[in-house]
Amino acid sequence: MTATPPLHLKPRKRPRQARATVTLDAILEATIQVLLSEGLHRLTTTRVAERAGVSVGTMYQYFPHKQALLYALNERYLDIVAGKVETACLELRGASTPEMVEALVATYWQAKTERRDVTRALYRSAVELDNEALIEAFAQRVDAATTAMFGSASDATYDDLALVNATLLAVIFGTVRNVFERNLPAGLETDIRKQLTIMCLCYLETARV
Amino acid sequence: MTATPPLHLKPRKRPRQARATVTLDAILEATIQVLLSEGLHRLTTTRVAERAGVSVGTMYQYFPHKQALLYALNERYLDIVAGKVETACLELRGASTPEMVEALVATYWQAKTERRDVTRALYRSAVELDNEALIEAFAQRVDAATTAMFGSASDATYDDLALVNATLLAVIFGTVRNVFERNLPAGLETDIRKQLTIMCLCYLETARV
DNA sequence: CCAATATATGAAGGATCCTTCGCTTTGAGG
DNA sequence: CCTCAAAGCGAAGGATCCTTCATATATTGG
Repeated sequence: MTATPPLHLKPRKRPRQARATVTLDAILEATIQVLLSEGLHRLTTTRVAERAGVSVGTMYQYFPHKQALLYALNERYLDIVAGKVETACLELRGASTPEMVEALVATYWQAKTERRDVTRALYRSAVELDNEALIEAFAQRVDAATTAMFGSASDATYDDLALVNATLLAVIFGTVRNVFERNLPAGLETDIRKQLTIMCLCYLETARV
Repeated sequence: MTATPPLHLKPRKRPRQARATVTLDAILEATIQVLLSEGLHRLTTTRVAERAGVSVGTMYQYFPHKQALLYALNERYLDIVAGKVETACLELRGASTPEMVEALVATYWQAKTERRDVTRALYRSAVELDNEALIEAFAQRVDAATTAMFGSASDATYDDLALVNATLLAVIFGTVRNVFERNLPAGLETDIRKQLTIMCLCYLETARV
Protein backbone atom coordinates (compact mmCIF):
# COMPACT_ATOMS: atom_id res chain seq x y z
CA MET A 1 0.00 0.00 0.00
CA THR A 2 1.53 3.24 -1.05
CA ALA A 3 -0.56 5.51 1.14
CA THR A 4 -3.99 5.77 2.68
CA PRO A 5 -5.86 7.81 0.12
CA PRO A 6 -7.61 10.99 1.17
CA LEU A 7 -11.13 9.97 2.11
CA HIS A 8 -12.74 11.47 -0.90
CA LEU A 9 -10.49 9.50 -3.20
CA LYS A 10 -11.00 6.11 -1.67
CA PRO A 11 -12.43 3.44 -3.92
CA ARG A 12 -16.09 2.93 -3.26
CA LYS A 13 -16.07 -0.79 -2.77
CA ARG A 14 -13.83 -3.73 -3.42
CA PRO A 15 -14.83 -6.48 -5.83
CA ARG A 16 -16.08 -9.69 -4.22
CA GLN A 17 -16.80 -11.83 -7.18
CA ALA A 18 -14.45 -12.82 -9.96
CA ARG A 19 -16.26 -10.88 -12.65
CA ALA A 20 -16.08 -7.76 -10.54
CA THR A 21 -12.31 -8.01 -10.45
CA VAL A 22 -12.26 -8.38 -14.19
CA THR A 23 -14.45 -5.33 -14.55
CA LEU A 24 -12.31 -3.27 -12.28
CA ASP A 25 -9.17 -4.18 -14.16
CA ALA A 26 -10.86 -3.40 -17.41
CA ILE A 27 -11.85 0.01 -16.14
CA LEU A 28 -8.36 0.91 -15.03
CA GLU A 29 -6.83 -0.37 -18.23
CA ALA A 30 -9.40 1.54 -20.24
CA THR A 31 -8.48 4.67 -18.35
CA ILE A 32 -4.89 4.35 -19.50
CA GLN A 33 -5.98 3.69 -23.04
CA VAL A 34 -8.22 6.72 -23.17
CA LEU A 35 -5.58 8.84 -21.53
CA LEU A 36 -3.17 7.79 -24.23
CA SER A 37 -5.42 8.08 -27.23
CA GLU A 38 -7.48 11.10 -26.25
CA GLY A 39 -5.56 13.03 -23.67
CA LEU A 40 -6.48 14.16 -20.20
CA HIS A 41 -9.05 16.74 -21.19
CA ARG A 42 -10.99 14.20 -23.21
CA LEU A 43 -10.88 11.60 -20.52
CA THR A 44 -14.56 11.16 -19.88
CA THR A 45 -16.35 8.79 -17.60
CA THR A 46 -18.48 7.76 -20.54
CA ARG A 47 -15.50 7.20 -22.76
CA VAL A 48 -13.71 5.16 -20.17
CA ALA A 49 -16.75 3.02 -19.54
CA GLU A 50 -17.32 2.52 -23.23
CA ARG A 51 -13.74 1.50 -23.79
CA ALA A 52 -13.88 -0.86 -20.86
CA GLY A 53 -17.03 -2.39 -22.23
CA VAL A 54 -19.11 -1.59 -19.19
CA SER A 55 -21.66 1.06 -18.39
CA VAL A 56 -20.99 4.30 -16.61
CA GLY A 57 -23.01 3.19 -13.67
CA THR A 58 -20.73 0.24 -13.15
CA MET A 59 -17.77 2.51 -12.96
CA TYR A 60 -19.43 4.50 -10.25
CA GLN A 61 -19.81 1.43 -8.15
CA TYR A 62 -16.08 1.25 -7.71
CA PHE A 63 -15.07 4.87 -7.82
CA PRO A 64 -16.86 7.79 -6.22
CA HIS A 65 -15.81 10.06 -9.10
CA LYS A 66 -13.43 10.56 -11.94
CA GLN A 67 -10.57 11.79 -9.82
CA ALA A 68 -10.57 8.62 -7.82
CA LEU A 69 -9.97 6.75 -11.02
CA LEU A 70 -6.81 8.66 -11.78
CA TYR A 71 -5.74 8.38 -8.20
CA ALA A 72 -6.03 4.62 -8.27
CA LEU A 73 -4.08 4.51 -11.49
CA ASN A 74 -1.22 6.51 -10.09
CA GLU A 75 -1.26 4.47 -6.94
CA ARG A 76 -0.88 1.24 -8.87
CA TYR A 77 1.86 2.60 -11.03
CA LEU A 78 3.94 4.09 -8.25
CA ASP A 79 3.55 0.92 -6.29
CA ILE A 80 5.06 -1.10 -9.09
CA VAL A 81 7.94 1.26 -9.66
CA ALA A 82 8.74 1.47 -5.98
CA GLY A 83 8.66 -2.30 -5.80
CA LYS A 84 11.18 -2.63 -8.59
CA VAL A 85 13.56 -0.21 -6.96
CA GLU A 86 13.23 -1.97 -3.62
CA THR A 87 14.00 -5.31 -5.18
CA ALA A 88 17.03 -3.96 -6.95
CA CYS A 89 18.31 -2.37 -3.78
CA LEU A 90 17.96 -5.56 -1.81
CA GLU A 91 19.89 -7.52 -4.40
CA LEU A 92 22.74 -5.06 -4.20
CA ARG A 93 23.32 -5.02 -0.49
CA GLY A 94 27.02 -5.14 0.18
CA ALA A 95 28.02 -4.48 -3.40
CA SER A 96 30.36 -1.71 -4.48
CA THR A 97 29.20 1.85 -4.95
CA PRO A 98 29.69 1.85 -8.71
CA GLU A 99 27.56 -1.25 -9.05
CA MET A 100 24.88 0.31 -6.93
CA VAL A 101 24.70 3.55 -8.82
CA GLU A 102 24.75 1.81 -12.13
CA ALA A 103 21.94 -0.47 -11.08
CA LEU A 104 19.86 2.24 -9.47
CA VAL A 105 19.88 4.48 -12.51
CA ALA A 106 19.34 1.57 -14.83
CA THR A 107 16.43 0.20 -12.83
CA TYR A 108 14.60 3.46 -12.48
CA TRP A 109 15.23 4.45 -16.06
CA GLN A 110 14.08 1.09 -17.25
CA ALA A 111 10.95 1.19 -15.15
CA LYS A 112 10.00 4.50 -16.68
CA THR A 113 11.00 3.61 -20.21
CA GLU A 114 9.34 0.25 -20.35
CA ARG A 115 6.09 1.80 -21.37
CA ARG A 116 7.09 5.28 -22.20
CA ASP A 117 3.63 6.30 -23.29
CA VAL A 118 2.06 5.17 -20.06
CA THR A 119 4.68 6.99 -18.06
CA ARG A 120 4.02 10.20 -19.90
CA ALA A 121 0.30 9.84 -19.63
CA LEU A 122 0.55 9.34 -15.92
CA TYR A 123 2.90 12.23 -15.38
CA ARG A 124 0.20 14.33 -16.92
CA SER A 125 -2.77 12.72 -15.28
CA ALA A 126 -1.30 13.60 -11.93
CA VAL A 127 -1.86 17.28 -12.48
CA GLU A 128 -4.74 18.71 -10.54
CA LEU A 129 -4.88 15.55 -8.57
CA ASP A 130 -4.58 15.59 -4.83
CA ASN A 131 -1.74 13.15 -4.86
CA GLU A 132 0.98 14.82 -2.86
CA ALA A 133 0.61 12.16 -0.24
CA LEU A 134 1.05 9.51 -2.89
CA ILE A 135 4.23 11.05 -4.22
CA GLU A 136 5.52 11.54 -0.73
CA ALA A 137 4.89 7.93 0.23
CA PHE A 138 6.60 6.79 -2.93
CA ALA A 139 9.60 9.00 -2.27
CA GLN A 140 9.93 7.70 1.26
CA ARG A 141 9.75 4.08 0.24
CA VAL A 142 12.46 4.55 -2.33
CA ASP A 143 14.47 6.70 0.02
CA ALA A 144 14.45 4.01 2.67
CA ALA A 145 15.49 1.36 0.18
CA THR A 146 18.38 3.27 -1.31
CA THR A 147 19.58 4.57 2.02
CA ALA A 148 19.81 1.03 3.28
CA MET A 149 21.62 -0.01 0.13
CA PHE A 150 24.22 2.72 0.17
CA GLY A 151 24.68 2.24 3.86
CA SER A 152 25.80 -1.30 3.16
CA ALA A 153 28.33 -0.37 0.49
CA SER A 154 31.48 -2.44 0.70
CA ASP A 155 33.78 0.29 -0.48
CA ALA A 156 32.69 3.49 1.16
CA THR A 157 30.84 5.15 4.00
CA TYR A 158 29.21 8.53 3.95
CA ASP A 159 29.13 11.27 6.44
CA ASP A 160 25.69 12.66 5.76
CA LEU A 161 24.14 9.73 4.01
CA ALA A 162 20.65 11.10 4.34
CA LEU A 163 21.45 14.24 2.42
CA VAL A 164 23.60 12.52 -0.15
CA ASN A 165 20.87 10.04 -0.77
CA ALA A 166 18.15 12.65 -1.01
CA THR A 167 20.19 14.58 -3.52
CA LEU A 168 20.88 11.52 -5.57
CA LEU A 169 17.21 10.67 -5.79
CA ALA A 170 16.11 14.18 -6.62
CA VAL A 171 18.66 14.31 -9.39
CA ILE A 172 17.82 10.92 -10.84
CA PHE A 173 14.06 11.34 -10.66
CA GLY A 174 14.26 14.83 -12.01
CA THR A 175 16.58 14.07 -14.85
CA VAL A 176 14.54 11.13 -16.00
CA ARG A 177 11.44 13.22 -16.07
CA ASN A 178 13.12 16.04 -17.87
CA VAL A 179 14.47 13.77 -20.53
CA PHE A 180 11.02 12.31 -20.93
CA GLU A 181 9.11 15.51 -21.30
CA ARG A 182 11.25 16.64 -24.15
CA ASN A 183 11.25 14.15 -26.94
CA LEU A 184 14.94 13.67 -27.41
CA PRO A 185 16.34 11.41 -30.11
CA ALA A 186 16.88 7.93 -28.72
CA GLY A 187 20.63 8.15 -29.09
CA LEU A 188 21.01 11.30 -27.07
CA GLU A 189 18.70 9.89 -24.46
CA THR A 190 20.92 6.88 -23.95
CA ASP A 191 23.99 9.06 -23.84
CA ILE A 192 22.49 11.22 -21.16
CA ARG A 193 21.63 8.19 -19.13
CA LYS A 194 25.25 7.11 -19.20
CA GLN A 195 26.45 10.57 -18.33
CA LEU A 196 24.00 10.71 -15.46
CA THR A 197 25.45 7.53 -14.09
CA ILE A 198 28.94 8.95 -14.33
CA MET A 199 27.80 12.09 -12.65
CA CYS A 200 26.24 10.27 -9.73
CA LEU A 201 29.32 8.19 -9.36
CA CYS A 202 31.78 11.00 -9.12
CA TYR A 203 29.43 12.77 -6.75
CA LEU A 204 29.50 9.80 -4.40
CA GLU A 205 33.24 9.68 -4.78
CA THR A 206 33.43 13.26 -3.59
CA ALA A 207 30.91 12.82 -0.81
CA ARG A 208 32.43 9.85 0.90
CA VAL A 209 34.19 10.20 4.19
CA MET B 1 10.60 35.43 -29.67
CA THR B 2 10.67 32.00 -28.16
CA ALA B 3 9.01 30.14 -31.00
CA THR B 4 6.44 30.66 -33.69
CA PRO B 5 3.29 29.30 -32.08
CA PRO B 6 1.31 26.62 -33.84
CA LEU B 7 -1.22 28.43 -35.98
CA HIS B 8 -4.16 27.60 -33.82
CA LEU B 9 -2.47 29.10 -30.80
CA LYS B 10 -1.47 32.40 -32.29
CA PRO B 11 -2.90 35.48 -30.63
CA ARG B 12 -5.78 36.85 -32.58
CA LYS B 13 -4.56 40.39 -32.87
CA ARG B 14 -2.04 42.70 -31.31
CA PRO B 15 -3.09 45.75 -29.34
CA ARG B 16 -2.74 49.01 -31.21
CA GLN B 17 -3.93 51.47 -28.64
CA ALA B 18 -2.67 52.02 -25.15
CA ARG B 19 -5.81 50.82 -23.44
CA ALA B 20 -5.63 47.59 -25.39
CA THR B 21 -2.16 46.91 -24.03
CA VAL B 22 -3.45 47.47 -20.54
CA THR B 23 -6.33 45.12 -21.15
CA LEU B 24 -4.10 42.44 -22.51
CA ASP B 25 -1.75 42.64 -19.57
CA ALA B 26 -4.68 42.52 -17.21
CA ILE B 27 -5.97 39.39 -18.89
CA LEU B 28 -2.67 37.58 -18.66
CA GLU B 29 -2.16 38.62 -15.08
CA ALA B 30 -5.67 37.52 -14.24
CA THR B 31 -4.97 34.17 -15.78
CA ILE B 32 -2.10 33.62 -13.38
CA GLN B 33 -4.21 34.73 -10.46
CA VAL B 34 -7.04 32.40 -11.31
CA LEU B 35 -4.62 29.58 -11.93
CA LEU B 36 -3.19 30.13 -8.48
CA SER B 37 -6.38 30.59 -6.56
CA GLU B 38 -8.65 28.16 -8.36
CA GLY B 39 -6.48 25.63 -10.11
CA LEU B 40 -6.30 24.59 -13.72
CA HIS B 41 -9.62 22.82 -13.87
CA ARG B 42 -11.45 25.87 -12.61
CA LEU B 43 -9.69 28.22 -14.96
CA THR B 44 -12.63 29.52 -16.90
CA THR B 45 -12.78 32.14 -19.59
CA THR B 46 -15.51 33.84 -17.62
CA ARG B 47 -13.53 33.73 -14.42
CA VAL B 48 -10.44 35.13 -16.06
CA ALA B 49 -12.37 37.93 -17.70
CA GLU B 50 -14.12 38.75 -14.47
CA ARG B 51 -10.86 38.87 -12.57
CA ALA B 52 -9.29 41.02 -15.26
CA GLY B 53 -12.22 43.38 -15.07
CA VAL B 54 -13.18 42.95 -18.69
CA SER B 55 -15.85 41.01 -20.50
CA VAL B 56 -15.43 37.59 -22.03
CA GLY B 57 -15.84 39.00 -25.48
CA THR B 58 -12.84 41.22 -24.99
CA MET B 59 -10.71 38.26 -24.17
CA TYR B 60 -11.71 36.59 -27.38
CA GLN B 61 -10.50 39.52 -29.37
CA TYR B 62 -6.97 38.76 -28.36
CA PHE B 63 -7.02 35.03 -28.01
CA PRO B 64 -8.79 32.57 -30.28
CA HIS B 65 -9.50 30.29 -27.33
CA LYS B 66 -8.55 29.37 -23.80
CA GLN B 67 -5.55 27.33 -24.77
CA ALA B 68 -3.97 30.28 -26.49
CA LEU B 69 -4.15 32.11 -23.21
CA LEU B 70 -2.10 29.52 -21.43
CA TYR B 71 0.26 29.30 -24.33
CA ALA B 72 0.94 33.01 -24.22
CA LEU B 73 1.52 32.81 -20.50
CA ASN B 74 4.08 30.07 -20.83
CA GLU B 75 5.73 31.87 -23.67
CA ARG B 76 6.19 34.98 -21.60
CA TYR B 77 7.49 33.11 -18.65
CA LEU B 78 9.98 30.98 -20.54
CA ASP B 79 11.18 34.03 -22.35
CA ILE B 80 12.00 35.75 -19.10
CA VAL B 81 13.76 32.77 -17.61
CA ALA B 82 15.77 32.17 -20.76
CA GLY B 83 16.73 35.81 -20.77
CA LYS B 84 18.04 35.62 -17.23
CA VAL B 85 20.14 32.60 -18.01
CA GLU B 86 21.52 34.21 -21.13
CA THR B 87 22.50 37.32 -19.26
CA ALA B 88 24.21 35.34 -16.56
CA CYS B 89 26.10 33.30 -19.14
CA LEU B 90 27.33 36.37 -20.92
CA GLU B 91 28.60 37.89 -17.73
CA LEU B 92 30.60 34.78 -16.99
CA ARG B 93 32.45 34.40 -20.23
CA GLY B 94 36.02 33.54 -19.53
CA ALA B 95 35.45 32.83 -15.85
CA SER B 96 36.45 29.61 -14.14
CA THR B 97 34.34 26.49 -14.29
CA PRO B 98 33.41 26.55 -10.62
CA GLU B 99 32.19 30.10 -10.92
CA MET B 100 30.15 29.19 -13.94
CA VAL B 101 28.48 26.20 -12.40
CA GLU B 102 27.77 28.03 -9.23
CA ALA B 103 26.21 30.91 -11.11
CA LEU B 104 24.23 28.74 -13.49
CA VAL B 105 22.58 26.73 -10.77
CA ALA B 106 22.00 29.81 -8.66
CA THR B 107 20.48 31.77 -11.51
CA TYR B 108 18.12 29.06 -12.65
CA TRP B 109 17.13 28.13 -9.14
CA GLN B 110 16.52 31.73 -8.29
CA ALA B 111 14.46 32.33 -11.40
CA LYS B 112 12.20 29.45 -10.47
CA THR B 113 12.04 30.22 -6.78
CA GLU B 114 11.38 33.92 -7.09
CA ARG B 115 7.70 33.33 -7.41
CA ARG B 116 7.38 29.74 -6.46
CA ASP B 117 3.61 29.70 -6.75
CA VAL B 118 3.70 31.04 -10.28
CA THR B 119 6.29 28.50 -11.26
CA ARG B 120 4.19 25.68 -9.95
CA ALA B 121 1.05 26.99 -11.55
CA LEU B 122 2.79 27.21 -14.89
CA TYR B 123 4.31 23.78 -14.63
CA ARG B 124 0.80 22.53 -14.31
CA SER B 125 -0.83 24.76 -16.84
CA ALA B 126 1.49 23.37 -19.45
CA VAL B 127 -0.15 19.99 -19.31
CA GLU B 128 -2.39 19.25 -22.21
CA LEU B 129 -0.96 22.20 -23.97
CA ASP B 130 0.66 21.84 -27.32
CA ASN B 131 3.81 23.50 -26.15
CA GLU B 132 6.53 21.09 -27.11
CA ALA B 133 7.84 23.62 -29.55
CA LEU B 134 7.96 26.21 -26.81
CA ILE B 135 9.92 23.99 -24.50
CA GLU B 136 12.22 23.01 -27.28
CA ALA B 137 12.93 26.59 -28.25
CA PHE B 138 13.60 27.42 -24.62
CA ALA B 139 15.95 24.49 -24.27
CA GLN B 140 17.85 25.47 -27.35
CA ARG B 141 18.25 29.07 -26.31
CA VAL B 142 19.62 28.07 -22.96
CA ASP B 143 21.71 25.36 -24.51
CA ALA B 144 23.35 27.82 -26.85
CA ALA B 145 24.06 30.23 -24.03
CA THR B 146 25.61 27.73 -21.68
CA THR B 147 27.56 25.99 -24.40
CA ALA B 148 29.14 29.29 -25.32
CA MET B 149 29.88 29.98 -21.69
CA PHE B 150 31.51 26.67 -20.90
CA GLY B 151 33.38 26.83 -24.17
CA SER B 152 35.02 29.99 -22.93
CA ALA B 153 36.08 28.59 -19.57
CA SER B 154 39.53 29.78 -18.54
CA ASP B 155 40.46 26.62 -16.73
CA ALA B 156 39.26 23.70 -18.80
CA THR B 157 38.21 22.44 -22.20
CA TYR B 158 35.85 19.59 -22.88
CA ASP B 159 35.98 16.84 -25.37
CA ASP B 160 32.30 16.42 -26.05
CA LEU B 161 31.04 19.74 -24.85
CA ALA B 162 27.67 19.31 -26.50
CA LEU B 163 26.89 16.15 -24.57
CA VAL B 164 28.32 17.39 -21.31
CA ASN B 165 26.30 20.53 -21.60
CA ALA B 166 23.09 18.72 -22.50
CA THR B 167 23.52 16.46 -19.51
CA LEU B 168 24.16 19.33 -17.20
CA LEU B 169 21.03 21.12 -18.29
CA ALA B 170 18.85 18.04 -18.10
CA VAL B 171 20.08 17.42 -14.58
CA ILE B 172 19.67 20.96 -13.38
CA PHE B 173 16.26 21.52 -14.93
CA GLY B 174 15.06 18.16 -13.78
CA THR B 175 16.29 18.43 -10.25
CA VAL B 176 14.81 21.86 -9.78
CA ARG B 177 11.46 20.64 -10.95
CA ASN B 178 11.60 17.57 -8.80
CA VAL B 179 12.41 19.56 -5.71
CA PHE B 180 9.55 21.86 -6.53
CA GLU B 181 6.89 19.26 -7.03
CA ARG B 182 7.49 17.77 -3.65
CA ASN B 183 7.10 20.32 -0.94
CA LEU B 184 10.36 19.85 0.86
CA PRO B 185 11.23 21.80 3.99
CA ALA B 186 13.12 24.96 3.05
CA GLY B 187 16.27 23.81 4.74
CA LEU B 188 16.53 20.57 2.85
CA GLU B 189 15.79 22.39 -0.33
CA THR B 190 18.74 24.70 0.13
CA ASP B 191 20.95 21.80 1.05
CA ILE B 192 20.04 19.97 -2.10
CA ARG B 193 20.78 23.03 -4.16
CA LYS B 194 24.27 23.13 -2.71
CA GLN B 195 24.77 19.46 -3.27
CA LEU B 196 23.57 19.82 -6.83
CA THR B 197 26.21 22.44 -7.43
CA ILE B 198 28.88 20.17 -6.02
CA MET B 199 27.65 17.36 -8.15
CA CYS B 200 27.78 19.36 -11.34
CA LEU B 201 31.21 20.57 -10.46
CA CYS B 202 32.79 17.21 -9.93
CA TYR B 203 31.07 16.01 -13.07
CA LEU B 204 32.77 18.71 -15.08
CA GLU B 205 35.99 17.88 -13.37
CA THR B 206 35.69 14.32 -14.58
CA ALA B 207 34.53 15.26 -18.06
CA ARG B 208 37.29 17.66 -18.96
CA VAL B 209 39.96 16.71 -21.40
C1' DC C 1 -15.61 68.07 -35.57
C1' DC C 2 -16.20 63.79 -38.37
C1' DA C 3 -15.68 59.53 -40.30
C1' DA C 4 -13.26 55.30 -39.85
C1' DT C 5 -11.21 52.13 -37.02
C1' DA C 6 -10.18 49.92 -32.70
C1' DT C 7 -12.15 48.15 -28.37
C1' DA C 8 -15.42 46.52 -25.37
C1' DT C 9 -19.83 44.28 -23.98
C1' DG C 10 -22.52 40.16 -22.33
C1' DA C 11 -26.67 37.48 -23.28
C1' DA C 12 -27.52 33.24 -25.40
C1' DG C 13 -26.64 29.11 -28.37
C1' DG C 14 -24.70 24.83 -28.44
C1' DA C 15 -21.97 21.34 -26.66
C1' DT C 16 -20.15 18.34 -23.15
C1' DC C 17 -19.78 16.25 -19.06
C1' DC C 18 -20.53 14.19 -14.23
C1' DT C 19 -23.29 11.67 -11.43
C1' DT C 20 -27.50 9.41 -9.79
C1' DC C 21 -31.03 5.97 -9.22
C1' DG C 22 -34.62 2.74 -10.24
C1' DC C 23 -34.43 -1.45 -12.40
C1' DT C 24 -32.44 -5.85 -14.48
C1' DT C 25 -29.29 -9.60 -14.66
C1' DT C 26 -25.95 -12.72 -12.74
C1' DG C 27 -23.74 -15.58 -9.29
C1' DA C 28 -23.32 -18.06 -4.86
C1' DG C 29 -24.84 -20.57 -1.04
C1' DG C 30 -28.16 -23.49 0.96
C1' DC D 1 -33.94 -25.11 -7.55
C1' DC D 2 -34.49 -20.81 -4.99
C1' DT D 3 -33.37 -16.75 -2.76
C1' DC D 4 -30.56 -12.90 -1.65
C1' DA D 5 -26.74 -10.15 -2.39
C1' DA D 6 -23.56 -8.59 -5.79
C1' DA D 7 -22.87 -6.61 -10.12
C1' DG D 8 -24.38 -4.16 -14.06
C1' DC D 9 -27.17 -1.00 -16.78
C1' DG D 10 -28.08 3.61 -19.12
C1' DA D 11 -31.48 7.40 -19.69
C1' DA D 12 -31.90 11.79 -17.80
C1' DG D 13 -31.21 15.65 -14.45
C1' DG D 14 -28.43 19.34 -13.47
C1' DA D 15 -24.47 21.95 -13.90
C1' DT D 16 -20.72 24.17 -16.32
C1' DC D 17 -18.33 25.88 -19.85
C1' DC D 18 -16.66 27.80 -24.50
C1' DT D 19 -17.45 30.78 -28.03
C1' DT D 20 -20.00 33.97 -31.03
C1' DC D 21 -22.17 38.06 -32.69
C1' DA D 22 -24.98 42.06 -32.83
C1' DT D 23 -24.46 46.19 -30.53
C1' DA D 24 -22.30 50.06 -28.16
C1' DT D 25 -18.45 53.08 -26.96
C1' DA D 26 -13.89 55.10 -27.37
C1' DT D 27 -9.94 56.84 -30.01
C1' DT D 28 -7.42 58.63 -33.78
C1' DG D 29 -6.15 60.82 -38.06
C1' DG D 30 -7.61 64.20 -41.07
